[in-house]
Amino acid sequence: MQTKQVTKELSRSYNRKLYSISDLSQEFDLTTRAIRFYEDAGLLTPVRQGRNRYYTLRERTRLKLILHGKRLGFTLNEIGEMFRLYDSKPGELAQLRHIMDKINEKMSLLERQLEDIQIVQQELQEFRQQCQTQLEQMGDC
Amino acid sequence: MQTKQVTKELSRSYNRKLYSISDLSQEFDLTTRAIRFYEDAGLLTPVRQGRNRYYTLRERTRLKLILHGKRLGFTLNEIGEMFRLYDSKPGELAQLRHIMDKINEKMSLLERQLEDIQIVQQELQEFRQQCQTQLEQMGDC
DNA sequence: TTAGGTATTGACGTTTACGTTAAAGCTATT
DNA sequence: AATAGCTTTAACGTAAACGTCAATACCTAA
Repeated sequence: MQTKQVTKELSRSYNRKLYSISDLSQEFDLTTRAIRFYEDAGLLTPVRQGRNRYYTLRERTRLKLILHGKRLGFTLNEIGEMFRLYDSKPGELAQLRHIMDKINEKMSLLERQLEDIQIVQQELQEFRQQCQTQLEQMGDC
Repeated sequence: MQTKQVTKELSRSYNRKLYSISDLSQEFDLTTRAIRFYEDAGLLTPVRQGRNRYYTLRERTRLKLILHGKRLGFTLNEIGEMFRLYDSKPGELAQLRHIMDKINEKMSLLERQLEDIQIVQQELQEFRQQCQTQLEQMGDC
């Protein structure tokens, strides 16, 4: 009861919503182990209530982005790099330029992935077409 | 010299062009170890001239597809699955249906990756925009 | 014929991204 | 008070995709 009170307080001070680790694991179909691992990798920074972790909306959003990145084949390190870009205060002009460079770099990577997708899609479509005509011919028998 | 002769013969019987393992490793910026590893995984089947491997145009094409697949985050097993689809003789109707199902499955995967790319691209573009305005403001100082 | 360059076959090492117990602490309920 | 259910830390295990020797073979140019 004591704990629940404090958690409520916490929740109030963090923009109303807090998620437990199992909330997130269920919502995104991950193990809690994976989520803690992302924390070890520096990708998530949950609030602590005693020993327990609580995740804000911001952390939830980050988790979503992690999953998007993973499906694109980015490593956790690369995803972390993007986050660090996002978090970095562009205080100095030089740093700002550097950040822009990095972003453009990531963007070209994505462009290349788009090309890759189109190539593989085309391969598959051609083959599917072959299968289709095969099917139709067999229908004649 | 003897060997070179035989290799020439080989080359003639395989559609004119044969590549050595280092040819391919240089062209695609891979180690020879990697290429051999793809063979162990069943993704490449080079011709043997004695102990040496020689790659036909078909193998080269497969290597290209492997790299496209890898950049999309597919595992070598998944890539192998696609190849096996491609190679399978759709002799029976049931099998043909199964192949079509698999293809459609891969296609939906690619669609989801397209969505992921768009989402991450949008994130990056927003952030780049922020950087841009920052830069312009600093230009005023 | 001998040194140099390239290829091959093991075999063990490494990194990434978790999985899998294990031991222990809250907390609610019976 | 004891059980069940969720959480934590810690530590070892594992599969994928190669890297990195080491030993050996082959061929070529000097």
